Amino acid sequence: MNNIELSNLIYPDIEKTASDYEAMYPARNLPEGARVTRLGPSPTGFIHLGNLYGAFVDERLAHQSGGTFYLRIEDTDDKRFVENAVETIISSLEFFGINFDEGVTADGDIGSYGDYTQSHRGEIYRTFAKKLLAEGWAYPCFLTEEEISKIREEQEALKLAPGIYAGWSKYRDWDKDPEVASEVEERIKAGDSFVIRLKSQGTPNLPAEELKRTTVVDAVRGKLEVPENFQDIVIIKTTGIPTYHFAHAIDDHLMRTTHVVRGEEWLPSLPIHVELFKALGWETPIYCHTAQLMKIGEDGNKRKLSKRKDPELSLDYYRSQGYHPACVREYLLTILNSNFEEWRAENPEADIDEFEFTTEKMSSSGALFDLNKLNDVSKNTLLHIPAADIACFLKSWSEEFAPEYEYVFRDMEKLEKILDIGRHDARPRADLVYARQIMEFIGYFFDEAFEVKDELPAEAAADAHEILKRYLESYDHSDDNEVWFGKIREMAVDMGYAAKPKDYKKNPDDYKGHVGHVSTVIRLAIVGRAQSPDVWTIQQIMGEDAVRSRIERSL
RNA sequence: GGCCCCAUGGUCAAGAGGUUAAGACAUCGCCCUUUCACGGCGGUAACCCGGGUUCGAUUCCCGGUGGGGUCACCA
Repeated sequence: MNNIELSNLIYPDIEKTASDYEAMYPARNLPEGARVTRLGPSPTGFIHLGNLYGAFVDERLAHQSGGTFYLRIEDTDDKRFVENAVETIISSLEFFGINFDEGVTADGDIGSYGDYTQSHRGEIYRTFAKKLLAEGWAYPCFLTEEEISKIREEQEALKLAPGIYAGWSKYRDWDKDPEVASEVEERIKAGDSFVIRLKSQGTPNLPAEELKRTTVVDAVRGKLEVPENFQDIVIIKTTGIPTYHFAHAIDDHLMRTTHVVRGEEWLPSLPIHVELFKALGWETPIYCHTAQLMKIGEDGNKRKLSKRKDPELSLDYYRSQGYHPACVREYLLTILNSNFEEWRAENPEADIDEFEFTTEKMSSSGALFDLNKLNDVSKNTLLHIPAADIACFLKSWSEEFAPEYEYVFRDMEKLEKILDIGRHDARPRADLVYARQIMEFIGYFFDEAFEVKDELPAEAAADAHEILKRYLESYDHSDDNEVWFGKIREMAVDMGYAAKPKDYKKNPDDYKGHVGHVSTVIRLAIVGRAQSPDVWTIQQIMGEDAVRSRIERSL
């Protein structure tokens, strides 16, 4: 039995050939320099900030160059499948402005390079496995779990690299031994289960300095001296399904991906991929190994984001907190490209997509997620979003995540005015960060949420009743801001308070306090807290009746 | 443990063979101000260590240390 006979024995009904598929999926007809990228999630449905971070790179690279960004579902591990995961992935990403041109969608595949779900591509993988088999680049392996762990033990005892590779498996060289050859033939015919392994050409266990290396230029990290692989890795599992490595090589080649963006945790398997592409006779795509987003672990050290341990970094967390997608995008870009902040400072009004994203400006060391920074970025980003849009955003957020705030949205016009307070001044206020915080911040406008939270200032506590009484008597809703505050000042002076804080500071013994203390009493009655935007503006939005009833209930 | 990646203030980071080593966030103080926010001014705070190359290294090279990742029929 020779290699070709073996390949026919294993895959008797594979009739297409590699070149049939090459013809089916020709080079893409795209403008010069256009990039083709992809996102290949496994269908667990769970996406965290780190995934979005990577997806953003793919999206920018493709769309900035007039290329294509597609979604491929990598479901070669059936244990990972979660119901509705694909829909969740698509909608989560869409929410944050990541849109695909091609691939799996909620309504089926789009594009002519599919199928885009790996579990539907069995025949393609088998075709190429058959090709490798026929060329002697692969072999069937019948090693059991027990045999493999026994091999590992021996290797460990000899301080050799663990794994299946030259010298450790009789199946690798089945054709050199007639006995093994007939065993293989019989067992295949008998329907025994087996995997297909790559027959690596690498030399095992060379000392570091003798290792053969190939240079791979990574778009993020620059030159990488990749050592030669020598492991006979599994390419087709017992189930007939390919491993990630094999599916990656075939799919990214056949789907004509130009740039493979993935986390740096893939760097150690790069040697495998290099050899696989060589075995298949293809050029590797350009790799972009991004640094992982990190977080501080319980031990105080940085560690990579984990699905299980870090639910607060799940995208849903940010959605439920009510971070605006534009803010998250803005934040991600500040950590993704070191020159983005500078660009933003120079182009405060420009659309984020006008920024020219480059892989070279990506950091190769892992960034720590920084909530402070996200909040700061959010504040400034919201400043550029019209109040009406923010109001709509908040409403749909509330409907999905916080229906208890329903009362906030009964009067959208009023809400817009509330959100717009101080935002159009020469020095605009930056009070709004994320939905939950905003609900808290504007709560005093609504009787449902109003409560007095802060203490009266000590300087004016004794006069509080008197202050409010006189305020109510003199209150004229049509006063402008200046007249209104003039009255307060007048009242303050009349009651023994300094007209200006400075006067009080200079001669504290001459006064009970200053006008600020008096106005704090009023502020407390109206908004329930010592800190808020301009009270006059708040009153104008609340309306006269509400103002009077707030004062009255504090009397 | 083997292999791989990474290393500038608390965080994100710019940077060049010779710089007073940017900037942003956070933090502290002052100013503005009826409070807050905004804004302004200022402060604290960093090139992991050791060799080598060099007139000179934080920058280049080597070694160490530290951190991360990876060693599956998971991706």
